[in-house]
Formats: sequence, C-alpha cells, structure tokens
Amino acid sequence: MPLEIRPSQALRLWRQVHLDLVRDGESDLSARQTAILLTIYLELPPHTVRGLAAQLGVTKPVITRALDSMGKLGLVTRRRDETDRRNVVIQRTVAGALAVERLADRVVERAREFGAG
Amino acid sequence: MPLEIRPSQALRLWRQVHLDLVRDGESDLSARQTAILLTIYLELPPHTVRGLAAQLGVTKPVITRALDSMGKLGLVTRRRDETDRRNVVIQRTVAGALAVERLADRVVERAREFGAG
DNA sequence: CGTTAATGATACGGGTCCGTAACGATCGGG
DNA sequence: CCCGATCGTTACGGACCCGTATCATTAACG
Repeated sequence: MPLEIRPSQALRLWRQVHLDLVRDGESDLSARQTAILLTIYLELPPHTVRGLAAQLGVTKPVITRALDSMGKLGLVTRRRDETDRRNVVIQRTVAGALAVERLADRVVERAREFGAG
Repeated sequence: MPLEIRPSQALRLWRQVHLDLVRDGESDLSARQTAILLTIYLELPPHTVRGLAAQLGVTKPVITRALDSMGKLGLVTRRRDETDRRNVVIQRTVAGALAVERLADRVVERAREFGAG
C-alpha cells in the first residue's frame, strides 16, 4: 500500500520542514550529510567510508569530512575494524538516534497539518 | 483529511530524496536556499528581502546572497519596486518553476515506492 | 528643505565544504 | 618476503556561506 501524496502537498511539506530546520538552527547538516546520516541509521550495518561514498556517488574525502563534522556533533562514531584494520566501521550513537527520531517526528507532524492541498 | 505518514516512512522518504538530490548534483541548494525558493514559489507575492528574512528568522544579507546565487542559477529574478524604490521584488522564473516542479515529482515518486513501513 | 527611518547591498573576517592529489597503514598473492 | 592493491586520511587551493557592521539610495514627515 503505497504512500499517496500530491505534488502540492509534497512541496508544502518540504518547505515547512526546511523552515523548521532553519529556524531551529538545525540546518548545520548539508544535503550530503543528511543523506549519510540517514543511510547509517536506516540501512543495515556495517557501514564503511568506501561503501557510503559509493552509495552517494561522491568521493571518499567527502565521507571522511562529513564523519568528522558529524562526529563533533556526536551523531556518529568511528571504530577500526579489527579483522581488517584498513577498514573503518561507522557506528550509531544515542545522540544520533535521537536526532534522526526528532527529524522523523518533525516530518510526521508537518504532514499531519496539511489537509487536501 | 490529514496526510498520514509513519515515522519510518518519513525517514525513508527523506533519505531517498536527499540521495537523489546528491546523486543528481542538485544539492547545490542549502537548507536555507531551499526554504527561500519554496517560499517564493508557494506563498503569495510580493516577496521582499526583508519579508523573507523575517519568515526564515535570518539576517538580510543571507537573503541577498541566496538571491545572488539562485539568480545565477536562473531560479529567481529581482526587480525594483517602482512605487517604492527602496524595495526589491523577487520574481519567479520558468527555470525556477521547473526546478520546483521537479522536486515535487521526486518526492511524490519516492513516496509512492514506499509500502507499509 | 532637512532630518530621520527604512530598504537592500556590500566589506570583512572566519568558518566550512569541495575535488584532486598525495600519503601512511594494512592486506594479500606470488 | 616483497610488491601491488586497497583502505581511510590529510594537504592544498578555491569556492561558498555566515553574522556584524557599514553603506548608498529612497521615502516620509515636520
């Protein structure tokens, strides 16, 4: 059972959530960072720098830097893979899970406000 | 009749659309710019720098610069208000309307793909 | 008029992000 | 054992964005 949504509803939803993010000062995350964060929290582990770069279609430094900044915010953590020490495994954090959950609630909340548009 | 959407659906939708934007290189727009663009195309004109700044809760230079860059991309245009030449009226463009429409279709398309999640 | 208020644009210093290229660490196969 | 391949990181130069402060232009009003 697909999720039915009209173009005008989609646009109003997109605008309102972005307005919320800007106003609450949570617009620190770029589109890339958002995609990375949600991939980490929605897709099955393990997540590596290379894997994320491939999924997003960007270069590895982009992932490394995004992990740096999101790590500073406490949203993710890195750990060396002991079975193959070349790899780095990206791990979730409590703060990151909360941030993702907050975003979901925001979208759900704003969607509910919109009647037939 | 509100738009019913579950948190997990919201997150998958948010992730997938952001992934699309990143992969197609349309992630040039920051969260602020997205909010500005959609405000211009969804809310009733006229739009001024000051009005947009107030709606977003940001300073005027943010709007000026966003209009500069979005103007370079052809998404919006500025015109002096002849009745009060201090004001600048932000106007829509064909390219901007197409970009907004494309975003809407993207969201609708991705939403449709998601079953009960 | 002249003064005050308001609008949008600009200058500046600081921060972040980008892609390319190079690097050190680690694995694996001959 | 060593050499190539792979992984993630860092260096570099350039571009963009931010907020504060300031500016020129225009309007409003005494």
